[in-house]
Formats: sequence, C-alpha cells, structure tokens
Amino acid sequence: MAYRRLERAFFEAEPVQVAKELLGKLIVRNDSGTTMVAKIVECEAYLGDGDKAAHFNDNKVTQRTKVVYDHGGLAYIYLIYGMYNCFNIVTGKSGEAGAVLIRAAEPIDGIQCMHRNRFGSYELASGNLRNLTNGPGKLCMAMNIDRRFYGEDLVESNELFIAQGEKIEKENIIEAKRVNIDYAQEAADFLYRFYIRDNKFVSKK
DNA sequence: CGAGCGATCAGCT
DNA sequence: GCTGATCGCTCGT
Repeated sequence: MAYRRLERAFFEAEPVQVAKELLGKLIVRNDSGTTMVAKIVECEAYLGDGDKAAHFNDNKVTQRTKVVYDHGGLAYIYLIYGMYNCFNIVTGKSGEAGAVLIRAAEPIDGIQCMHRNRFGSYELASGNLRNLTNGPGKLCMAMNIDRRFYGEDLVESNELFIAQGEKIEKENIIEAKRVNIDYAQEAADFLYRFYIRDNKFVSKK
C-alpha cells in the first residue's frame, strides 16, 4: 500500500481550516521496519492571536513554542503532566503562530506494534482496539511519537508524515469546545475541537 | 534558582 | 466522578 503524502501548502492555511481538513487523513509512522497507520478522527486548533488556551497566546515565544512560528508542516510535540506526549502539527506560513493538536485516531495498520507500544505485549485482547489511540497521550504512546520529533518536518520525513485518506463530508464534522482548557477564560468556549460524527475512536462525546 | 502547574491517563468509587 | 502519578517548562525572585 502506497501512501500519498500531504505537501507544504496543505499546512500553510489557518489552524481551524487545517484542523477540519485533517479529519480522515492518515498518520504514517515508520519505526524500524514497521509501518503504523492511523486515521485522524479528532483534533483541536490553537491560535497565536486571542486564544488564551494556546501555549503561544499573544504570540509568546519560548524555547518550547518557538517551532509554531516556523512554516506549516512541522511537528510541535510537548510533554504534558510530566508523563505524556502531545502531537501537534504547525500551521500557517513562516512567522505565523498556529498549531493543531491531534487528539484521537483510528488504528488502520501496524496494530500489533501499536498494542505492544501501549501495553508491552503483542497480544491483542478483543475489544481493546478502541483504547489504543483514543486520546492524545495514548496516540503518541501507541505510535512511538515523542519529543525526538520536535521540529520534524512532516513534509520531508520518512519516519513520520501525513497522507491522503478518506474525504469527510462537512455534515459529518462535529464542532465542539476543546478539552481540559478551563483556565482559558472566554477561549474555553471557542468551538475549535473537531471530530468525525459517530466515530467510536473519538476520545469523548 | 525554585515554586507552581499542566492541551492526560488509569484505576478506583 | 475523582484523584494520584510525575517532570519539564515558565516565570518571578
């Protein structure tokens, strides 16, 4: 199976547009001879202007956030709660801050490998498929994505990139409030979370 | 230089 | 639904 990689222009748009268009696309992860593939079913947009939920609100530049000012298509990965990685994709042209957090995906290929990465064994208990990648931390664990990929160019990388997938119709894209950003005041109510209607791999309703 | 904390998960109630 | 785990990042001193 050949995967058709997304190119730079796709990622150079606004975070909200990129987030919606990422639904149905494939995350392809080549890890020492094994290919893992998962379909994006849920993501969130974060903006540099007027978005108190974003690490880079008010276009704040720090060691952690500097990559989001580069051109779209790079990986922004950070450690959260001291334990889990979150995988984001930088959006916009060079100099514009923006990113999309990948919150959940549906396992497509390399499922045994994902299971081993999550639970330490190849044994796939029946009914456990949903629990492999239905959250940002779980997704990174399953696909072995961590801060080594900070700044990785998904347009060039062979280890990690985004590929064409399934076209999701507009009426099947649900818009919702983002998760666990209660501190963000008015931005907590922005409908910047997007997920595929009725998809069981979405992290929460 | 150190206190405070978080874009989560698992396990328990 | 609630809480502990766990540590790098941020910012104030």
